Amino acid sequence: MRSMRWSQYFIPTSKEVPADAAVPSHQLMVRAGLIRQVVAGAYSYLPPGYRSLRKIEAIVREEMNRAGAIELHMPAMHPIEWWEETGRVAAMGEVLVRLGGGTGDDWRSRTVLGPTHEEVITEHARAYLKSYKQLPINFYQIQTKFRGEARPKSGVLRTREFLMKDAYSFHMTKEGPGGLDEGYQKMYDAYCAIFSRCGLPYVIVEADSGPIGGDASHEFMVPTDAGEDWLVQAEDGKYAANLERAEVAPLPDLGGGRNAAIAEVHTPGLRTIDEVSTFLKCKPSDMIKTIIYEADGAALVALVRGDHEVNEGKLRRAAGVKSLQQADAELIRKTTGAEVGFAGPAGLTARIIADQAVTVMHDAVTGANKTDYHVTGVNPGRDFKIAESGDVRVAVQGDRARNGSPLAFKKCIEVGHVFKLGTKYSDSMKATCLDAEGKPRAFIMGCYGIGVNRIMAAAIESLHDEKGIVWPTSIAPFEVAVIALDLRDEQVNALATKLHNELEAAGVDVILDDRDARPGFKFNDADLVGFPVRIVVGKKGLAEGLVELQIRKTGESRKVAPETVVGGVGELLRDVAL
RNA sequence: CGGGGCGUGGCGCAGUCCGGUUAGCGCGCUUGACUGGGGGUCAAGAGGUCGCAGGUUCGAAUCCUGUCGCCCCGACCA
Repeated sequence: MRSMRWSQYFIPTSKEVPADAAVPSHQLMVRAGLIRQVVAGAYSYLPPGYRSLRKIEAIVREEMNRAGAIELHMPAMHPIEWWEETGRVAAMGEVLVRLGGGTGDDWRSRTVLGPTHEEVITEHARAYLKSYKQLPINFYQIQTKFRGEARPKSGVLRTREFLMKDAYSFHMTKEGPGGLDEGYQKMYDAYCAIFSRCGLPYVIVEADSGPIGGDASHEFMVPTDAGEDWLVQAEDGKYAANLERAEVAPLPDLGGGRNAAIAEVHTPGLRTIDEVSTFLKCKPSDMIKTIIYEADGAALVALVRGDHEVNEGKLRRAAGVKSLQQADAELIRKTTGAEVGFAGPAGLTARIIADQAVTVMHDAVTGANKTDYHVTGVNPGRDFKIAESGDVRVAVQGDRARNGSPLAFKKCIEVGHVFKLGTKYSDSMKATCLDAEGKPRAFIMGCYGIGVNRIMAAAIESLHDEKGIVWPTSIAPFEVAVIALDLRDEQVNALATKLHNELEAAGVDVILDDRDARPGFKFNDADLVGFPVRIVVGKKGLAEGLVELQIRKTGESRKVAPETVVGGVGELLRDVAL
């Protein structure tokens, strides 16, 4: 075993904060010498960064294997034909990276770089899985993905090229032994084990499974300001969801209002909630926002309070429609009889779904369905009928969960996603196998993703301090740094080397800082790179026959006899582990 | 894709408005001396097609036109 000496290794630390890095994980990963950007959205992992990445991979692999998943490896290059089969060439648009550049009919033009691997794995299932006796089965890989993200950002948190652990399970049934539900639960449990072992403070939320998705989906989120998603959590800890999904308790009817008579007001050119509420000197929450959608080809009217936003996912589910998009100007004119900006619920013949919060409003202001006019004194039930109502808005600060517990909002980053796909891909790719009756049936599938690079960045985001990275031991580039303070001192040098060698022999992942630099420089570097345990061998300590042992996370430090170091470190690593 | 900002040695920046010697400064790097428990000191060095391409001019990092790249906000995101 070759000893690991800093002077002969490569950890290009830097005192300077990179100008292009806005979030802590990005700044620290660059400063600690873990990564270097190559182009927007693609990074090299330098030696210490790659060590960490490999450790994360190893944990993922172990837990996936333990859960019964089988590892394989698929290429990044896919034939576009398979993507055409599932209709995702159009669905993914620019996100799908194509080689292109040829005549349009050559191999380059027919090759894409995989952003995910449902198509490839489903083709393989179609080719090989012919009997229900081969099921259930779960294939996974850790592989590079390519996505033409419009805007890569936040260092390694959002990139165009990244490492993903993706798993795909195949089942004959949804329920029962060997069914999708069971396979899904196994992955769910494996994910908990993976993120726990990686030391991440994660939260599991219900996610919106999207317009064509299956019926269940959970996301594994790590709270951090650098995140792009919103996590909504009940204070009692009993409910957590993605903002896209978060359900809210009905608002109470506070009464109030004078049951004023409905009155038309001239509001020339005033279309937005802001414009109208300012002009009429009312609050946005006194207004009813009337939004016209085109749902499965017909007009659908959604009503929300002026200070609320429609949640299109909730609306789609409430309406029971497949497609939902904001109506164009022509459909709006046809539906309301007015220009865009003056819609109101009264007198409309189209289907109307009101948010619950609208049902408890009094003397509201809304559009008159007449260009340049609004109406005041509108009372739901009296002035327009509410045939359908429900929770169709985006949760906001101040809302409560259905059980009444107040909701808190936190930014977070998604590190994992488990998804019940159903037969979406097996249907479109005609992937079937024979059931016990000898009848061909489409595979019922699940898919399960983990962003490997994101685990590293999310850990740094959520655990760093002002001095640098604070690694969870399990994914630190090195577990222990032995720092020799004065190399010209033979005793110091000899003892530091001895401790390093003994630790290494004991199976500890250790690096010896043997650089000829001043103590402060080496301490600061150690804090920046974030080794969980630091052992300092110096003349002063040695005079008392002691070395210093310090824990990065707590800063706690103790002086110990050199003979006790190996045993002591072993214990510490177990303690610090999570 | 809309809005904003920035491209000058490995890193962080000044110089650009108002064109004019060999393009500066700090960090880092090399060599030497000193120093040695929280990012040392001194001395001597190496390192730059000023993103790229055209143009204006006696003369361009600086002015004009175009173009590419990177970052931030927004839109988008299986």
